[in-house]
Amino acid sequence: MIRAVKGTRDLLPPDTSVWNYVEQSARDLFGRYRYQEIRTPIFEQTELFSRGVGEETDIVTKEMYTWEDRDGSSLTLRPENTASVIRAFIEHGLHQQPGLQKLYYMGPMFRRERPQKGRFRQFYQIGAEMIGSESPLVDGEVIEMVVRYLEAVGLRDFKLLINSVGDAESRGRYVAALREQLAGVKEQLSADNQRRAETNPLRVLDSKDPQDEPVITTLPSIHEFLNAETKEHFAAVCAYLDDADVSYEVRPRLVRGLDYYTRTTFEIVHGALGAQNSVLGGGRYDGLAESLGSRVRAPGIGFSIGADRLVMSLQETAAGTIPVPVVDFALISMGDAAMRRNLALARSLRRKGAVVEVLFDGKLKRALDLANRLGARRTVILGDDELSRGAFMVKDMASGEQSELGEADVLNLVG
RNA sequence: GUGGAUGUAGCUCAGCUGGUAGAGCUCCAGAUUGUGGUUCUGGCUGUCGCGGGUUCGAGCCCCGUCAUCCACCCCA
Repeated sequence: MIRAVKGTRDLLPPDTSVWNYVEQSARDLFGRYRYQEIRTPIFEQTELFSRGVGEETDIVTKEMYTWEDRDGSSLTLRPENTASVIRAFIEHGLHQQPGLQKLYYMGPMFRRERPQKGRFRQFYQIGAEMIGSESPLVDGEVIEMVVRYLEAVGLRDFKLLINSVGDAESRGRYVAALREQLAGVKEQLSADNQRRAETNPLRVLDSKDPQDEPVITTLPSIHEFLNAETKEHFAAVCAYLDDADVSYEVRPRLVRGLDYYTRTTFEIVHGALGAQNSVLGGGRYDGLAESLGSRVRAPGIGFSIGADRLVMSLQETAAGTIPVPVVDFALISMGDAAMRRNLALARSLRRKGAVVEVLFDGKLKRALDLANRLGARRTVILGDDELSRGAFMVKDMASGEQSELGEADVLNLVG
């Protein structure tokens, strides 16, 4: 048997209706902030990600789907979408458009990791980027928007974590200090963290290994290294959120795995997700455009929501708010003449906006059974008796009551 | 890449200390001819993940392998 490859999956009804709901809600809400959709290719030149995401990141070093194309160029399935959006921004000179560029996207991303709860090799992100301003108010609005979005789709009990990872200068000093201090206590660290202490000291900060806890608590906070400007920027973001009544927790140890983040970073976690409890992550990336070769500065901030994880959380915590598909009319015909008449009725009903299921096969009893299981609100039963009177037998499936109506009266039931 | 758990009908699972497979749901047909949601009757579906081994005999034991899930790593 041919099966979906490891880490990929089929999204089937009724789950797909939740996906549609989540995606449509994003379009609606982001639109109110004047975001517009951008669609970039699913694959790009490998260099885009190695330069954008970071040569040394796990994503680039071991998780990308990369292959050599027939002409010898190296191509990669996108592991994330921010780099592509910035690439498109540069390529099409979007900085010349009036105002800030506010772009949202949704679609599949690919990372070759070991699958587990909430983690897939093909997964879906809904994200947004606001490019062209360094104002902390922009950070605040982006974060507020995504919080409002989660509220709008009915997610509850999520927690917003924010931090500032500093600009290049202050972060450089911080990393150097961490590296130095960790070198002194290396023996006390777990094996994983001994390695990270050298390769990526920031990662030591959010280690889950209890063995490392004593050392971690002695480490300085990034906030001690932030320069005045960065500190002020972060304070302004927090002030925005306070004004907006968005609750958050400052987590000085929150670091992110993509190299391009500067200053504000944030994450939203939810308890229903198991170990992979992050529903979305995001942050500011003031230097990304330049590192991709842009001659114009294009500071920006964005986030991406793990749609798989959002859907999962909604299904575990807010099942009642997820709309279920309805069938307004199920049409049952006895005989060919009745079927033709019903098909015409179906056309009229659908023109008026009703959801109509024509039952093509089976006896009356079986058809009613099926209509019932499909959740039909009403069934129309049509046989020779009704035909001869030019009427339809309309049955209310909840009450069981039925009455014979002319076509106009049937159509009037819509809405 | 590392570790743990699990793999029995379409789905959820049972199967005692080894004696060649079961339940519920689903699906199909029926309970006098045009009436569902309850009930009843009957029926279909399995190389017990795959390959080896031990044994008179293995779904149950051993080895290998694959897959899935969970966790680590990392992230969405």
